[in-house]
This record gives sequence, C-alpha cells and structure tokens, in this order.
Amino acid sequence: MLFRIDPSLDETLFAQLVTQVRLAVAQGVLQPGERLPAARELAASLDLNVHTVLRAYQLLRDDGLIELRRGRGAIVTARPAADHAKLLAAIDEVVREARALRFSPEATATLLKEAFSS
Amino acid sequence: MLFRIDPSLDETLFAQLVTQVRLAVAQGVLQPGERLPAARELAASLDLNVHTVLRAYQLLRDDGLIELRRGRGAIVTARPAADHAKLLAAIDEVVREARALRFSPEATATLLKEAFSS
DNA sequence: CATTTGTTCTATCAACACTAGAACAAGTAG
DNA sequence: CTACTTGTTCTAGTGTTGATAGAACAAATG
Repeated sequence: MLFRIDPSLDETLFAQLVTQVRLAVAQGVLQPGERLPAARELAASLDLNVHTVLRAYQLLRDDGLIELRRGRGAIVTARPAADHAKLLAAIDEVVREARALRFSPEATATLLKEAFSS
Repeated sequence: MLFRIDPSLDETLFAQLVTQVRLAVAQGVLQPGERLPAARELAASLDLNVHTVLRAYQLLRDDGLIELRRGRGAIVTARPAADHAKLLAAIDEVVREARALRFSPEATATLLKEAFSS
C-alpha cells in the first residue's frame, strides 16, 4: 500500500492519510482483513511522527473502517463502497459548473464545506 | 444586506463572510455598483474585529468581485452568475454522496480540489 | 476643512497541528 | 516463559494561524 502525504497542502497531515485510506477502502484496493503498516513503520516511511499516523488510525477506527489491536496492528474491516464512483462523478459535475462560473477551486471548496454544515 | 457569521463552524470567520458575499453576488442579490457596509460598521454589527472583515474584503477584491476605495468603501464590480443554481445543485449532490460514504467535509474538499487540477 | 474609509503596522492571545520522548499494556512469536 | 511487536496514554515543546486590539496613516468624500 502506497500513500502520499504532501505537507504543502492546506489539508492536515492526519486528514490526508485518513482520506487516502478511506478512498483505498472504498475502491477495494484495501480489502477487509488486510493489514495496514504498523504506525511506527508507516510514520518512518512517510516521514511523519508516530502520533500523527496513530491519530489517523484512531479516526479511521472511530469511523469503523479499521480495527486496532495491540501487537497485531490495523486491520481493515469495512467493505468496498459500491457507489464511490457516484461521488467522483458528482465532483466532476461540480468542477464543470464551477469552471463555467469562474469560481476558484478554493471558493468552490468553501461552498462545499458550507453545504456540509447545513 | 444581511450576513450571518457562526463562530461555532469550523470554517474561519473571514471565509464565511467571503462565501456569503460571493453567493450574494452570484445570485444578483448584490448588484454591480452596489456598496457593501463599511468594514468598521459591518464588524460592529457582526460582532467581529475590523481586521477580520477587512481580510474578507481584501480577498474579495483579489478575486475581482469588489473594488475597495478609501472614503468610499467596497463596491460590487462582478456581475451575477447566470446559472449558479446548477452549481449549488451539483454541490448538494456531492454532499449527499460524500455523507453516504462517511467522507468528511475536508476529505471531500480535498478530492474536489484534486479534481480541479486534472 | 472635518469626516469617512481603507491601509499598514505592531502586538497579544488562543487554538491546533505536529513533533518528541517516555512508560505502559496487550497481544504475537520463538 | 521470554522477547518482540504494536497500540495506548501521558507530558511537553514548537510553529502556524485565526482573531482580537490599538494606533497612525493615506486618500477620497462632503
């Protein structure tokens, strides 16, 4: 499993990791029962602090995507989402409309986040 | 013109203001030539600091939505968007799909920004 | 002229992400 | 049983950023 963390993005590091694991699970790249790298190991390979990786893992556990067990690590429990393609399609539609209105990516992202709050 | 700022949201205060002005302009609620409240005045009525309001105004100016002139204030320069409703509808669809997959607002926003770049 | 309004500056405070290190608990593997 | 792995919990420090606050200034208005 390969993850990419980009510290220059405005999304926090642990959130980037959460997003990538979530997508991998949704797409079936990570299957139920499969094991994620140990936190210390992943932290070393991504050049992150262990706590940052663990924070992502714990959020994923709170969302029911993985199970955390001492001595064993993080095991995927969630099943692939049948319709994650619909999300990607909907996002493409937003990008199309936003471009037509000359809305910047940031402005559109802001609108999206506001839509979440209501 | 009426704006609502909610400090309990995770969106920053100045970003909330930017979004609301942007939407008002897109919807034609704010017409070109129309004047926004003076920063000090709006800050008082929204219970914000002047600098917070000015930060929002300056971002809007950088995006070409308003013009800032000393002694005169903030004047709307952008024209209403023909079809902002389609954008809002598309955004709603994204929010629905993202919620179904338990994607966080931030994760979804990140996906959106990535979609913009491709 | 006085007033309005944006501009620029310094400064402080709080929250938060991230890092760091240590000790600990519970499971695994020999 | 022992050694190792791995997550859990704790304290603590650092840096960034949003927001607040106040002051002085510049330019346009009336």
